[in-house]
Amino acid sequence: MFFHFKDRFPKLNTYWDKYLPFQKRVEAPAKTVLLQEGKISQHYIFIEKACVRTFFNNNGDDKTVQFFFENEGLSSFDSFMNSVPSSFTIETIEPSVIYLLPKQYVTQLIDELSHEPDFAQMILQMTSRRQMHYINEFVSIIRDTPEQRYQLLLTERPHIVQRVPQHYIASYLGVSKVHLSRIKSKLAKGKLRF
Amino acid sequence: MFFHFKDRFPKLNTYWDKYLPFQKRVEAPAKTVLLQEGKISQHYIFIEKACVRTFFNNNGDDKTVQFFFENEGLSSFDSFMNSVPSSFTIETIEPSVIYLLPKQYVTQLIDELSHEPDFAQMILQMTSRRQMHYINEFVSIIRDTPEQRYQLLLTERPHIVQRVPQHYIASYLGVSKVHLSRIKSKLAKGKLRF
DNA sequence: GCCGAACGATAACATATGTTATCAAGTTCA
DNA sequence: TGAACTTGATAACATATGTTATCGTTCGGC
Repeated sequence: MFFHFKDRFPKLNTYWDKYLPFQKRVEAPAKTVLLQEGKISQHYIFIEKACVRTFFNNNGDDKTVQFFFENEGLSSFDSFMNSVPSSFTIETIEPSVIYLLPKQYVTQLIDELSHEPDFAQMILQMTSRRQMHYINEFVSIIRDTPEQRYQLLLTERPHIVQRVPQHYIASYLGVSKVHLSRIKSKLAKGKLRF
Repeated sequence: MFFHFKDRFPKLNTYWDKYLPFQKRVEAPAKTVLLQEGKISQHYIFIEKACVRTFFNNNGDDKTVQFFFENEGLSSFDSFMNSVPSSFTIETIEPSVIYLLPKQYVTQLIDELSHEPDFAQMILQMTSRRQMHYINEFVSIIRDTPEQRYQLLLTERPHIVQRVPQHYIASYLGVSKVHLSRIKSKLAKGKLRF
């Protein structure tokens, strides 16, 4: 969350350095639950090595919301900030190396940063990006067909297609795994034409 | 955006009072474009009386993203904050009374507020809410059928169904207006059973 | 090496949704 | 008032997508 802004707001750099040591390194196998839907988020998560997904359960059916990779940080934002039960589960897809920063330190860090005028700018930048991300996802769903969305994944975020099992991608695209298989098959046939 | 937080952070109240006079009152008929897709947002918009929608154009086809009503404020956030072309058009649905606060004052206001430790907290609250809103919309689309989404509108935001023409609601739900008509018809028949 | 689980493709059928066209009622405005 | 526009319903047909089931492959653990 915050550590990505190292060097972009140099005045704040000392804060990052001060809190990095409080992170706890964890090695976890694939399919490890880092935060269970319904529980209150207690850590900020930073990914050193892995692929992670967030999803929620709907009538026994997983709905994948987002994927995260190396050098990305995440939390169940609402749960973390407002101490409410998380709407999502966070789970590793691959064997992983992650760092956990307990909430108390994040809270403390935010309190300290509140006195820095640059902090407000940083938050505005950070949150406007997250917001744009979610708006873009939203827009993509109501504008594009699942086939178009899959092609966008292929061209713009190919690492997802390469590393993530297909049924997770299907649930992310909002279609059944059977239909995603059909889409792939159709695209493959299209490429074969000459 | 900010004025909703009056009294929630009392230390910041004087700032709101100081900038309110810079707002410009505007009366506009229905279907007035307040911000054109592709243009850079120059004002923060506050709605005194009206129903407003944001949408984008996709191959000549409107896709409605969100509705706003009395006492709500909005801007094309990314465009406003980062001075990039807006992805959305903002348009009145009804004859309206709105207030426009020019961007320069908002920027100035933010600069002043940056020195207030409470401001960071306010932004975190504000943005976590917006973020939750978009996440919820996102989740609703991938979890619920259009019929379920329409029923949610009926029960949780009936004012939208009452005041907004049906084809806008259809484009918001992500279905054709014909299909929304079918959904309504189906629900009506369901209610008639005994 | 074996076995079960995870993964992915495909078929067959049912349902949901889009597209186009037509009709009717209400509204606006000259 | 009359014409044009907006709104909404409905029918008929085409297409997209879900569901269920089956099959083959791969992969990790024992």
